[in-house]
Amino acid sequence: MEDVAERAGVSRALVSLVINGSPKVSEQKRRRVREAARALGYRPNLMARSLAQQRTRIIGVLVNDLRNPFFAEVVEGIEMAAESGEFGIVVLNGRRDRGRELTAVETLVQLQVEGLALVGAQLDGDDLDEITDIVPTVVVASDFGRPAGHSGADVIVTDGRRGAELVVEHLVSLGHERILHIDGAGNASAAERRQGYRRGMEAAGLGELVDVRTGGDDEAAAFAAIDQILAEPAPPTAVFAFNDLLAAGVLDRLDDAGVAVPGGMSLVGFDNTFISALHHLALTTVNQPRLTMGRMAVDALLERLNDGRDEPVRHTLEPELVVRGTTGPPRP
Amino acid sequence: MEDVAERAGVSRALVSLVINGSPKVSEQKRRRVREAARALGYRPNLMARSLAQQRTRIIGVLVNDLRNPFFAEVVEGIEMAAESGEFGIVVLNGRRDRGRELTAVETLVQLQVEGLALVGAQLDGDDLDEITDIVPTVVVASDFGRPAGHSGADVIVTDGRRGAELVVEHLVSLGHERILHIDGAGNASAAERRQGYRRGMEAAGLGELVDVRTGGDDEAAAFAAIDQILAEPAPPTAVFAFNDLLAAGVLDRLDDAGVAVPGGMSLVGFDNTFISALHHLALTTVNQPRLTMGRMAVDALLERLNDGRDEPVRHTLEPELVVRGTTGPPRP
DNA sequence: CCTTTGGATTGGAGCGCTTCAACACTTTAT
DNA sequence: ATAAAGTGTTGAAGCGCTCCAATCCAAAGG
Repeated sequence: MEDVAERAGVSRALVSLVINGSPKVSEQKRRRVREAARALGYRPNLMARSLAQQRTRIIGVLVNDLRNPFFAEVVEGIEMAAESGEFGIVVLNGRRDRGRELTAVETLVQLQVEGLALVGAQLDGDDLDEITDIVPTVVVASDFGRPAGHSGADVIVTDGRRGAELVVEHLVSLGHERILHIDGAGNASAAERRQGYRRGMEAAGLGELVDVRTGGDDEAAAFAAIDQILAEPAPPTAVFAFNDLLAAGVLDRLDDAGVAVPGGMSLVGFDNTFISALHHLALTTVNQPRLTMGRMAVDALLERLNDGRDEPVRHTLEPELVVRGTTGPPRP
Repeated sequence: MEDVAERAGVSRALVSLVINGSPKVSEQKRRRVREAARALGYRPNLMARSLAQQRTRIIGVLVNDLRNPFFAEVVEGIEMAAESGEFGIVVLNGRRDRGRELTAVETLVQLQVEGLALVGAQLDGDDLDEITDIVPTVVVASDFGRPAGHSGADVIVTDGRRGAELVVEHLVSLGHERILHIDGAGNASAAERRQGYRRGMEAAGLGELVDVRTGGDDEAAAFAAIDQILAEPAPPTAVFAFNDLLAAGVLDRLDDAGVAVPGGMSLVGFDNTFISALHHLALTTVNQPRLTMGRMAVDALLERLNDGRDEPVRHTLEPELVVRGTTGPPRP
């Protein structure tokens, strides 16, 4: 910067003004500074700038698992919204490990991010309380079960309970009774969907038949559960999997076992990722508006950052059942 | 930091030493500083630290499209390798837009990243030359067609030409002759695979039948091409798609049109993403070792950063044909 | 002609940290 | 006893930038 100033025959302060597009710089000097900067290949140092400015204009994003297309799309939504709010984002990947999530958040805080978006994070409520004291935080696509307003974080979720109920209702309306749920294990949204499943079953008078198996959040996690189920004397007629990835795993396994879908077994996923839309899967699933969720997350942060809101908000989006080809009447 | 120093009754310099784990600090003071830091909830400011230290220990990653599982996994490989090399990464998403890629690179450079990994980037050779002057750069999973050593960037690729040849050889061995290629349009690896396809066809004496259609890099990009193909008088007996996503789109469309796969048409993808492995697709494809590619990319950067290498290297990995269920003998 | 006004420009302090030379205090060697 | 050689600790400069108050200058007003 020093060099640019010298070459343009002005002070460092003026170079700074030009770079930041200040209106009160004469056209002539502006040109000379611009030219000198280009000639020298000058690039402002963002670290120094942030330090001096006492702000970074960065939103930190912690994402549970980048390989899951669902999360990847939420992140895209966040990125797009951040961009139009003049913020950059830094994405860190928790890779499904709570410990890694914790250090990632620490890194982001030290990076001085102005806001934090936790996408599908597995952190617990106490972790969260600590974080919200430090930086405005929004939790997306997962929930920490705190009563609204307890933790200081904003929450953007699709109603997983309702989504699961929709699934059960759909299956019941087709005539199913033995509906089994392979859950998301410790996953952040797993509890909600389990609960929705239970309620749905009970509402249909099927409380006795509630059956939840431990799954996970990717294809492989389904294998053990489904193998076991098929070995049992009275297998269910329908399986509701925690998410699309898991459902795809189930589908594979059913295929291996020669079970037709939906003829021999109905199957439902969750998230409505592009995978479920592939015709060869044609997975019945529940849609979550991912881009919207990302946008709302950023909006929530910006309200705090720009408008000074300091009451936590909670936006619950409506899930939507997407009926495709993996559900049908139960086998006789 | 000031406060911590005061509370612990030491100088700021000593606090710095403690935080950075310097060995020459007495056990007693170390404890007092640690305690004061905890009591005050002190967190070092990464920006200030980087500024003072003149290094960031950050590798910048520019990725073509986060939604493509192939890229997401390469990024995971990079992340894991960076972690064990004591580097952090910052991921920016180009979202398939060259302009956005350019500004993203600019941002990363201004962030003072110590190395840059371009994953599937669409930048051209001139862009690249400019970048490599500034920061050690490795290009992953795409190629700029420069003779090795011309541009200063390291390159980690799977041999797309060879991969495409493998595909053609496989199809030819099954008896196919009218093999069509739906390409990746302007995508970074598209040219290579096109070329491999051509060579493969020529090597098999099928040069006359070379037929390349414009595609893209996701499901939707396939629709126009496949619709047109099916409307023609003599459709091919096999389609080789630029990548798995595109192939999935083709599959959908064939399904719509009532064309059986592989009975009525054989289909091959590229990348061996988890999508192709789903039994219901069972897509024949070409594997690229994504995690390895990510690791090698980081290794290349670390060699420059730590060992001072300054000659560009180029690692070409061997592709591997993965035969699944979408290829078979041509229809009569 | 001198003062006022307002826009353009600049010097310098400060952002939170690291680092290095210098200092203070022990311990060991002479 | 004194010098030499550690150990631990610190003051202050400096990283590259921003931003405020102060200064400069030209045009306008009296």
